[in-house]
Amino acid sequence: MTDTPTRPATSVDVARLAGVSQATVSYVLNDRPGARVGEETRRRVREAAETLGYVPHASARSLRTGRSGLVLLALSVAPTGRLVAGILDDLEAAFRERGYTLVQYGERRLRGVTAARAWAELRPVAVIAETYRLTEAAVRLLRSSGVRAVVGFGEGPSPLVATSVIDHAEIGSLAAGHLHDRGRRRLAAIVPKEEGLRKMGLGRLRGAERAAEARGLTVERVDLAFDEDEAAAAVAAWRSRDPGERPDGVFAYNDDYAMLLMSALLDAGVAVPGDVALAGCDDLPQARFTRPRLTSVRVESPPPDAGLVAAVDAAIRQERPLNPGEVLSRVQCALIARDSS
Amino acid sequence: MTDTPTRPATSVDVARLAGVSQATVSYVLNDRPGARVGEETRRRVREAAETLGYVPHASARSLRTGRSGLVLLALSVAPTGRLVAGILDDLEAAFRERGYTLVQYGERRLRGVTAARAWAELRPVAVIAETYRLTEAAVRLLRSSGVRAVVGFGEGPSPLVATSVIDHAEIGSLAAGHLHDRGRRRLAAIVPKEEGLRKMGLGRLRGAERAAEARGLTVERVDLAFDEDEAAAAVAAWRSRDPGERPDGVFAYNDDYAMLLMSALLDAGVAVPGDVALAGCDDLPQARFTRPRLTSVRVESPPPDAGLVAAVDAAIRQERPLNPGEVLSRVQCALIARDSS
DNA sequence: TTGTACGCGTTATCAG
DNA sequence: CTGATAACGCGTACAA
Repeated sequence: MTDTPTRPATSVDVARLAGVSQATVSYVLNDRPGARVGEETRRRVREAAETLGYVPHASARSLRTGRSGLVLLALSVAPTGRLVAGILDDLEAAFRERGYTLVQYGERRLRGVTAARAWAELRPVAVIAETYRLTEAAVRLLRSSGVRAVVGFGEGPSPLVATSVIDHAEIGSLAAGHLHDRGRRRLAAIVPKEEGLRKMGLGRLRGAERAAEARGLTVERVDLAFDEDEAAAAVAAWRSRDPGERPDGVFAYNDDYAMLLMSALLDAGVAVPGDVALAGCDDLPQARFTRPRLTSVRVESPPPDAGLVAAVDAAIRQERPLNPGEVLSRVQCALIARDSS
Repeated sequence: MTDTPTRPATSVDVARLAGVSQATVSYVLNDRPGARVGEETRRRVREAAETLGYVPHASARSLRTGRSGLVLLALSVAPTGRLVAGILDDLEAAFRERGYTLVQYGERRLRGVTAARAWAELRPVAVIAETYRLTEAAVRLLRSSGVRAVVGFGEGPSPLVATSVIDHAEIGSLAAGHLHDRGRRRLAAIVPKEEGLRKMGLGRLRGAERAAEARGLTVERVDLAFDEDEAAAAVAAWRSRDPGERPDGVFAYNDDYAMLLMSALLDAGVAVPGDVALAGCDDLPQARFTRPRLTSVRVESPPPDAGLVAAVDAAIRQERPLNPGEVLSRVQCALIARDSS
């Protein structure tokens, strides 16, 4: 009864116990169609693997085959929130079905090439990362380290990589169009001051502007931090204007900002939607708990995000390369009208 | 000018370009203290690595050294929400500082041993997973595949593994104590009907009961799904009782449920906090946007979660084993009193 | 039908 | 101070 700290079992151990060669173990466990192995032998191998608790060594396999089977998802979950969290499960299942292993790699603190280097060390077959992180140098590094598919996520099309796009402009456009439909004529759109959100805010603003322009209106840009005092100040600033100059329809970037703004408006005695109609984005569960209930643009990915996964898979097996600039999948938007507008 | 699809550069390539042996490259790039290499040679090696875009191959290294440096975090982000998202960054930075690579592995759909097998294939040095997933079989499999540190996360201490604990009882206790301090005597606690939340809900209920008992009170258990109609029904049920039998202080499990309940109460004309005081948990940003503002128990991990990381590190380098049952770190709770109580 | 031998990229040992 | 060489665990062509 040796009490060695039981080194993990290798395929050689399995072979020894089953009384066959290591190659046979490999044939049986991956059941290669080419190799014909006796039924009895297979059973013995399987049994031996079972009793030893054998688990193949992913590193060794990837070193031998030259493919890690790793799909690296490098998204910062926190800010993106709900949307990404929901997508994750589906994405994981879809990749797993095709034999890949989806792994998430935060590293929000590493920038640019440094992050890319960290990713590249794992030799993933694919990297899916927020588009803004995929600088030219980063993409070059990934490509040269053997990554077969580099996909941007979140922002608009990029000239560097294929992307899965959230069309922020459409979100803004949907919201602005809705506010106009509800009879609002003096529109405003919040742009968050927070770095990392601002870019998306500008995209949404641009969409709102386009929709407004098509209807002969303009959109007032309001930069706002996620802070109660700032919100109160913004509301006070509006109230100090002539009534005819105050916005009467506000797209608040997202539901969080919309709720912030709604509380500031109600505190100041501004009626919602009477004086100001409000629309957010994300369709948070909490959006239904405000009074009035919050109108919101719901953003959701196409079911198992099949387009993306299939395209990545094809690129990995080098059937069809991913073209820079290509849009692999587009997140869907829909306006959920409630009482705040 | 060959146009080969540039195979990733290996350390041999670097050696060739620098005109040294491959071993020297290894010495220089990892600067091993033992080996003395000339300054000029080091420079040449570094330069060669740079121009080739050399990135070490993690699989090869881990195969050779027997250590992957991978710390696997197997948490389902979505349900745990905000708390975990915040912790993640700190955890990642802390592990990185010590030379590990934190990687997140969702796989929420795989159960028990199947999930453990998938994790084990990557030969991580440590696995941090929700405690309920770490069954005896799973832990055995992980241990036998060489994982040096297995840590449970989220629920109370486990007899199988060391854990990082969120003390749900304390959360309930804090909330109930606070409600009592505010003069409430007929307490109730929400227990979510959702599978996966219920267990935590029961833990929080138990804590509330303990605190109540110490003050000569009891706590009414209210099972509730996250649904507006159910909330309205619960409120209606309360209102149909004698006034002296209605709860006047409710701990609503978390802020989401508290907001749900608050909207149902206000819809029914029940004053908050006049008739019913309300407390949630998580201190969501949105908790400050309700009127009245929501009292909440804030839950946060000790700064960079130093205890956990240090203990895991020590276990990995086999300095101090992790004892089953041991509590490595305990999430901190604090009550944030606002207007709803 | 099964076993042998080799190589993937790294690191560590040991001889020069 | 530097350069061969072996070994890590696995997959597969080829020999038996």
